[in-house]
Amino acid sequence: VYSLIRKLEIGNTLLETDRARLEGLVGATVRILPRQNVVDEDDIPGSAHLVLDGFACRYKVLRDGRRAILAFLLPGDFCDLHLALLGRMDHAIGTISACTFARIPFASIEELTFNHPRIARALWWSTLWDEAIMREWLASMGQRAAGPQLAHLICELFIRLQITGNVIDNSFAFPFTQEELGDTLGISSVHVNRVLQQLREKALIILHARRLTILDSQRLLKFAGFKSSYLHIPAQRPIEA
Amino acid sequence: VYSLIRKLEIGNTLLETDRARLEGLVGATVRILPRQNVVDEDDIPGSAHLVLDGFACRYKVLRDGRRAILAFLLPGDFCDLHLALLGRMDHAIGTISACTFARIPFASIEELTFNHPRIARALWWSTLWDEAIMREWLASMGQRAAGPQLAHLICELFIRLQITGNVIDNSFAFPFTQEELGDTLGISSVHVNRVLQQLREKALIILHARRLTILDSQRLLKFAGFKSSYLHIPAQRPIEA
DNA sequence: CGCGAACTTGATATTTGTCAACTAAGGTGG
DNA sequence: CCACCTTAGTTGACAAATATCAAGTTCGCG
Repeated sequence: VYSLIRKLEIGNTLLETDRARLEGLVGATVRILPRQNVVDEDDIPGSAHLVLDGFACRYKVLRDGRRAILAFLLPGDFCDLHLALLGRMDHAIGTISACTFARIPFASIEELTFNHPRIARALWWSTLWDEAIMREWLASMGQRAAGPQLAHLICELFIRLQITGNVIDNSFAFPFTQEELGDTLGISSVHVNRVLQQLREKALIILHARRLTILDSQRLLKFAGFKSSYLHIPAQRPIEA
Repeated sequence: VYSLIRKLEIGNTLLETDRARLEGLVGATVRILPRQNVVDEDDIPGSAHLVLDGFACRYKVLRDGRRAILAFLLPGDFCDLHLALLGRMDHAIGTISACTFARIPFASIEELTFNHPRIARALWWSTLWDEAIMREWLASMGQRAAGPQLAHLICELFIRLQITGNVIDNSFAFPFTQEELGDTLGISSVHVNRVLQQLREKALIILHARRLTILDSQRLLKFAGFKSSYLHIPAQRPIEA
């Protein structure tokens, strides 16, 4: 939950008691293998899932079998907080790598929401944060060529993982297959491969053994056309060099 | 505001008093010409905007000048409710056609939110509804070819406008230029033109004088691969034929 | 009636997809 | 620890979708 707290504190002021209450939320935890379904489309689960460890994703499967990955869920991200109001999943949740989730009954969330407005606000904020990221993905997918689009995704993961302390020496876990990246960017896995070669040739990144290292963050950010403002991180934070 | 109320009642139960309170929200109203900016990126406005009449959009402009339209804002939609928490716009709002907006001070919204949980819940629900639509756009943009993608957009507008009573005889206002559609779908305006021809040739739609008529909704839905479940409309409603 | 914006059309260039073959990597049972 | 086997990654040739450019044409409006 430290990841969650660090994320929430980007846009919210939490007191010690709030933090304690958030930590208290985590009761049952589930371990799920890579490339497994966690929640299916049309499900009506009784509890929300919070990623504690590992990478998961939101996705939809279209009629013709094509899959669209809509978001990556990193440590500290909620998978299905919106269910508290929408009632039914309109997409599925699956793991990328092996993941640990906290299962948090909606009842506990509602209790928090009613009695602790500061926490309620922070949780609502986090869904709006997810929404801001999705807006950027939508713009990226529509307007950027495949190369910059992939670079942009890498920059975003870098910053998000940095927030939760999952980056060491400009390098972080990158457990995605090229097919998963393709389903994310809306391009074929073959093209993902070629675009990755490009980034390597330009000496922007190293990707090896499911770990990605950023070699030249300045040039990568520039190539991606990345402006971090959509992440709503206050200026004083020492992120993005 | 009737549009807003009809939309909220898709997923929320409102009492007569709630409806009255929502109607009471609308004080100052603004009229804005077509293709005008309403709110700029990085703005920190003091009041939210609710579309009363006309079509507006969210958009981002990338470094190279390309524009991505992220959402269409129809009567009953809020433009910037999320600002109450995120604080700063990460995208701009502009009009498509001439629009009338209600300006609603964040103070009033916070008051409602604190003292009237049913309304708070309904407003939160509406931001989650917007999010569900955005997820579908993201999937559509990534996985559908241009033709089905445009058809899908038309289906969605049809249903959304039907909810607020803006559809007459399978036809509705369609004030978009082909360039705006291109910025929405992530394709060039020339290609939008060709794809529109296709839909006309297949006798699926008529588009004339900024008004769109659906000729064969069954075939259009099928061509688009449209499944309305993402809109979270309860089954008993007589929408989608 | 004329002017500018939006739409239409054709020719051509680019990007990306598909198919197919091949190579490399990781995990498992012997 | 190795051989095998499956999955992921790589490469090239070719096809399809879409972009770009340029030249009309139509439409709406003053």
